[in-house]
Amino acid sequence: MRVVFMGTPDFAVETVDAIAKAGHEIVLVVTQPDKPKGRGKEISFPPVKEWAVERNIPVFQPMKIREPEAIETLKKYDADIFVVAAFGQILPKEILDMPPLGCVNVHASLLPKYRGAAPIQWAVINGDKVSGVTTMQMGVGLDDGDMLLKQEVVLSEDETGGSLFDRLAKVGGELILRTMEGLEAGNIIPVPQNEAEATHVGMIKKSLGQLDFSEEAMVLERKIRGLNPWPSAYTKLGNKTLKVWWARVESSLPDGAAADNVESGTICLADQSGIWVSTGKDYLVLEEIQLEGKKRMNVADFLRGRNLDVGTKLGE
RNA sequence: CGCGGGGUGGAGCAGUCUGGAAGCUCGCCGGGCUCAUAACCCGGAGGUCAUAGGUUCAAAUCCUAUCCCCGCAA
Repeated sequence: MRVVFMGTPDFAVETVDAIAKAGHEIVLVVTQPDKPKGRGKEISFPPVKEWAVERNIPVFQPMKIREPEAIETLKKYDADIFVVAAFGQILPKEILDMPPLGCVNVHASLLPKYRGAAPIQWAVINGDKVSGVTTMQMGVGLDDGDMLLKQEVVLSEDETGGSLFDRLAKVGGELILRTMEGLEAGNIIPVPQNEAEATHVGMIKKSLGQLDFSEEAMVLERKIRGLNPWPSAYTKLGNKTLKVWWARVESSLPDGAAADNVESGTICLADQSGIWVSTGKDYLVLEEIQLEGKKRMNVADFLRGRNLDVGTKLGE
């Protein structure tokens, strides 16, 4: 098939790569404009563009895909299907109606749950047992098109946003191939989404990673995993940012180390077993952390070069 | 030229302002104590102080340039 692919981040690379390896012809890659990135504000390509450039595939980066010139450009490629994965722009009806097999989207959740921008992290943050990938025939709304195929993925106990991202990206690549085959053969029956069950998740903001120790330790721990590796959970140690990369939940201090009625966010114990912080319920034991300007390290290493007094309060 | 922190034995750090013998907490090796130990005692190995120049009687420390790591911002 002649495929126009639209996508931007790493998740999308997995999808387009699977399509290409299956023998389909990627005639054009549409992705977001280059942006300054990183420490030196250097211009960098979106991951999908990197992928396309390596293979000498034409790249199109419109500021707004719904501009008339952009739509004209898309028409020229005469594709059988548009595949969209984490593109970042809404497609107007004129584009949706363009290819014979329509515009198919790969979405990293079990729709209609988690429509929107950051379904992967939220699945981990909310402590879901199962997530997955859904392909759908795109509609004019946000992730509300008729569903084509669905593949479930079971979350592990130590699932992180990053690990689930990788797994779903891989599944997405497989699922889009099956979807394309099915569409070509005409044996997929689109299923409308149940609007009553639809939920939406917005983009992940960095501030979401700020740990509020008045919450339950279990909630905090899930948030830490969901936001690992990006944008990561954090708190404050003195006036510096302290990122928390890994933590576990404990219901009580070892050896009855007394610490009743301490304020949330107080360090109750700090040794090789971790940094025990009181929370709204149970203790959050930090295991891998990173102080501003430093590398991430496990707590044992951290404590070798720096003392943490019991009673110190995190988060201001 | 976006802002800022940092590069010191295997790990994490102090020392740099106020140049003048390379330290700390661990780890590692050997020995001892012990029923035993990740505990304790004794001894030991291991570092071109990121790199290249410069100033000086003397540089981890001051000056200049470069490389690398990291936080923020985008």
